[in-house]
Amino acid sequence: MKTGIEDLIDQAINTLKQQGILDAALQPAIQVTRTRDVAHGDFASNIAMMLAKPAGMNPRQLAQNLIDALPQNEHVHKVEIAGPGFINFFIHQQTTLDIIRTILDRGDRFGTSEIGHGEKVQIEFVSANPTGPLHVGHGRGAAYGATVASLMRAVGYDVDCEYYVNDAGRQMNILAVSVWLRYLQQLDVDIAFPSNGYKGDYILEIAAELVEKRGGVYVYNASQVMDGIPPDEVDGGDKEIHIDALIERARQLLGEKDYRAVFEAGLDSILADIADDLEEFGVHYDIWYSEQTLADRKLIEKAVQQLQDAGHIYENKGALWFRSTAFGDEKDRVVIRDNGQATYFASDIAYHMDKFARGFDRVINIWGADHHGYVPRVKAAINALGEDDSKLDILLVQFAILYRGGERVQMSTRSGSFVTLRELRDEVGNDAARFFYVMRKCEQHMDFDLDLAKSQSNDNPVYYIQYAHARVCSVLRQLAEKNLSHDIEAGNDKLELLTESHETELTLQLAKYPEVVEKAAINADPHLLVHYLRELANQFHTYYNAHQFIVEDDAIRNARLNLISAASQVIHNGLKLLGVSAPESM
RNA sequence: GCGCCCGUAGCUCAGCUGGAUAGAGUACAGGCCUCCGAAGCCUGGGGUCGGUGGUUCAAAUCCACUCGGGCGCGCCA
Repeated sequence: MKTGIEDLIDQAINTLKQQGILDAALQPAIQVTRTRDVAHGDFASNIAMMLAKPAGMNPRQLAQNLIDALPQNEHVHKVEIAGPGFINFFIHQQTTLDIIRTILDRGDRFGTSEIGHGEKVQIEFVSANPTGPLHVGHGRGAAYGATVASLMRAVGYDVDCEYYVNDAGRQMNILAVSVWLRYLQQLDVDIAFPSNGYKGDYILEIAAELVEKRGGVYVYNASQVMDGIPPDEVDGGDKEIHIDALIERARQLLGEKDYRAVFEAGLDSILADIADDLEEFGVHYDIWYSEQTLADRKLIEKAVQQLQDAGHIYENKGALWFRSTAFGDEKDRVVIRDNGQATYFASDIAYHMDKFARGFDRVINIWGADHHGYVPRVKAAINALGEDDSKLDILLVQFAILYRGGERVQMSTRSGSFVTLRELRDEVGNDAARFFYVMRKCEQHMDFDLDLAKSQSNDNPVYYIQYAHARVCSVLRQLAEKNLSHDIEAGNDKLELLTESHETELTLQLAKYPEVVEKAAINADPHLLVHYLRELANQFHTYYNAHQFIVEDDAIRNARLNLISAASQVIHNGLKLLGVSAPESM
């Protein structure tokens, strides 16, 4: 309907151009919005005010000219000029009510569209280091990414979800050593655990598993492990130097094969845990992309070489630098260190090069906001490689700030003091967790009150929406008990009986749903859908309290049951996009 | 110091690609179950949209400056 009105205005403008009233060169962006006040009709356009200046006319006069030039349309029953020059459109009641029929016809498909034209989109999100279980901070990125993916699929994009597994690099070696040292401790080797190691309980479990499967094959005595290792922080040394030395020692003693086995015991166990966690959370990935394979496939060398060939690399102090300042970055960045190792950034350049090589029309990265300083250099690299950086969107998600008992919860992965996503899910349920995470726009800092989220109180907005759905189901169940029927076809033929103001408002809200989904998808703003559903639920509850649906009059009953069925269908569809269930009773 | 994000009702937040009297939840004060589920509904009070200046017919929305809060500025990942 909205685009239909835009077309009407466009035709009117063309008519005025032919009449010489408007300059033929004008290319106005036609804006049509739904009105907030029913007195202003259903839709309004500010086009006359936008064009008043270039046309050299006063807006109300121009609005009148436009109205005179508007083609007739069967759905529009009245057009008015209002205020400083708004053009208000009033839609026939029957046209509005027809949306109910449409919703019931389309069912689960209502709200989907093809505006994405099957464009291939890749969304990469979470991509947490596999050094421990996901915590509640990752949960927000997971819920947000999965919801954006659903929304985009709903409007016709071909979306792939990807998790970039950082399975190379120093953190993973620290993990391997952490596992090994816990393993040794469990086999009674008297050894201190490094202050910089991963201290979480999950390391103990991985070590125990290793003991069970491989027995003592990785055992060395304390002096073999510790002799000559520089002191840890607690002994007045440097924790970084200490743990790096331990990594080297582990490699020497175990040899590459056994070291790799310990390393993979840690990696595989944690990655499997993350994958299960996400799957249970309703977050599905199409691809798990290993950072290690970039090196294995020589893609990092290739990327650096390509930058070098293009003249964007120079050498300084034994390292290779990418001249990212030539592409708007603050400073140049090292890609190959003086010790010959590639930096994380070099891997990331190769990774993005490969994303583009895989033929996506659009690439979306969802990062924690603490990585925002990283954006310019990645965009710089993409430009330097001759790709179009407008195909890459980097969306930054602020971490949720947790509160427990009114106090902020401090979290650190390394020290093991964090709330895991799994704990959160167990306590508040997947529905509430998914819903809470996308309730706020992503760049907004979010206060996540654990006590509130855990409490099964009616403060929880997800219940409110689910309750509306369950209430409709309950009404439909009541029918049988009262020996009354619901005839959808008969109801569709009597929609004009829905004349109560509550019915009109609820119907209008239902008609907005496809527009909300579209806007939420295009802007990657799931919270728009959340707010919409809350409003819809509110209008349903209001209607419910004001009128009876199960009435003796067959025509009114069927029409009303069609309306509330349509409402529950839209709630069901909307919740599904959010990854939240729509229970039939609760 | 430089860069990015955020300052809207007591609290948590919408509204921000400029549009008609600034919204919701919560909290607070009242009212509504012989009636389809009260996890609900209705009514009410509550605001210098952080501040100042600018652009515009029109600014919470755009621009500049400024004050507050968060984050980032490694040959870490």
